[in-house]
Amino acid sequence: MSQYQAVKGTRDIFPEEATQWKYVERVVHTLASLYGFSEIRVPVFEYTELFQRGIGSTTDIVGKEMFSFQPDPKGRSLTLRPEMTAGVMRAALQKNLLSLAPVHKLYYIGELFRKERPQAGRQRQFSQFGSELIGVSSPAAVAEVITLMMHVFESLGLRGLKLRINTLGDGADRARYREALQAYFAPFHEILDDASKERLEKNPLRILDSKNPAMQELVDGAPRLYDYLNGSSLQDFEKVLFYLAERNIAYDIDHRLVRGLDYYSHTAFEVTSSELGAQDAIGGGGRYDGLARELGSTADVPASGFAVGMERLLITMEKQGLFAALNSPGPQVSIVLQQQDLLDHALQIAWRLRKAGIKTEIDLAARSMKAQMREANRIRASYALFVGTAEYTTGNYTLKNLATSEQRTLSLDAVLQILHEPAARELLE
RNA sequence: GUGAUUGUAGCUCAGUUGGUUAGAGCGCCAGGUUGUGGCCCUGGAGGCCGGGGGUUCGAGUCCCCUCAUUCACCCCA
Repeated sequence: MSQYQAVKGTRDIFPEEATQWKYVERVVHTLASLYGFSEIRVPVFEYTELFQRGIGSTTDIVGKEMFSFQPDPKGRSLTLRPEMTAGVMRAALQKNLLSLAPVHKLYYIGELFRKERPQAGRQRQFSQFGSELIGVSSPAAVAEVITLMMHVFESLGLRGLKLRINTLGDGADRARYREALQAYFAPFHEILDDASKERLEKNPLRILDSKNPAMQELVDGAPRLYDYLNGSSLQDFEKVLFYLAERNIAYDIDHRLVRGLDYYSHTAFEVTSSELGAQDAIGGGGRYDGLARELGSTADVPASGFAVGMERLLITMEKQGLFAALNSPGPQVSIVLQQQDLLDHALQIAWRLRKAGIKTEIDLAARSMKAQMREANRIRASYALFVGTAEYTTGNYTLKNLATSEQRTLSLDAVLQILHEPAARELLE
């Protein structure tokens, strides 16, 4: 084992896997554009306060999962972004985007950092793609965002995903509900686990999605937020569901779904994959009308968005065999050297082929012809081009079709022609 | 941060109640084919058995510590 290894919770993506990433990213770019979203790229680190204000200081992300640092002892604390939304909203406000147009539809693909203990489907550096629809607060906007997300999943061929959806109501709804919850749980204070006791104080809603089975019974008897919604909150939610139904997007209403970040209001949703183990959320999002004000905006800037975990998406796709057809093409021609003193000549030929747009491979490791041929075979080259003393003196080269094993000795111009024009390949037959 | 799990060749793993020079398959290199791949045969290289300490005549095997891995909890994508 080498002395150094990748830092805990980080990993390397080698070429084979990188082609999978590129494939997914291309689909994301294409579909986001289809829905009218434009790409935004924001810095990897921000002032720490941005996340404290934006995500909420009671959340675990801010409380214990941020990679923060202080480059200058007198300077402000910085933090590697643990999520995207706060940064994107900050950028939108900073540039005063809404003064240019009332609605902005942005999407991103990028790396995030959270100092958690790694496990299946969870790393300290991970990637998300997502979108933010900024400027309008309506059921249609959330539905738009959910639809794009589901469209990406469908387009990639994913099966068996579950969309769960809930509404958190508006601020007033939640305030009333919060009191009701606290009143309900208070008598059971002794029974609550430590985490839930703390949540009872800070954010009682989050007791609802506790995984502790001991809490489950209690939670089952708890009042439902749904019953505390005012008329317009209710209507809003039903309209979202209407849009989903119209688009044949299947969903389950889950009254216990409470997103972990403080900035959500009204619709919240989450998509889970059964291929993933304990960390089964592949994507999620919702509406966050309050975020902008939290970040200092004097005006309301309503918004909705989703985020999808790239790694979790890739794991699911791998398990469902969705990369099977995704093999990158080998080189058109692989040059095979007879002896090393011809290397310079062979390199010159390789250069000419490449300048002519022909994907060419040549062995630089001074290996035997047999090894070079094996390599050509391994990387699925279409042709082998032999360079030996005979070729060097006559200027005619032997081109071998590796699929049919047929070969022929030709001038370099003829070789170029065959490799360049598929129609001319019959010369070989 | 807590719990459990696993660390033996590049990879996947064997290694019996502690007992000679630690094995296999795949991969890699070479030869069989003195200018030619995929199949086959033969040979070769490659291991401080994660690290440190201890028990013992003797430790890959037992004990302790440590580092790392993986899975789970918390929480999240």
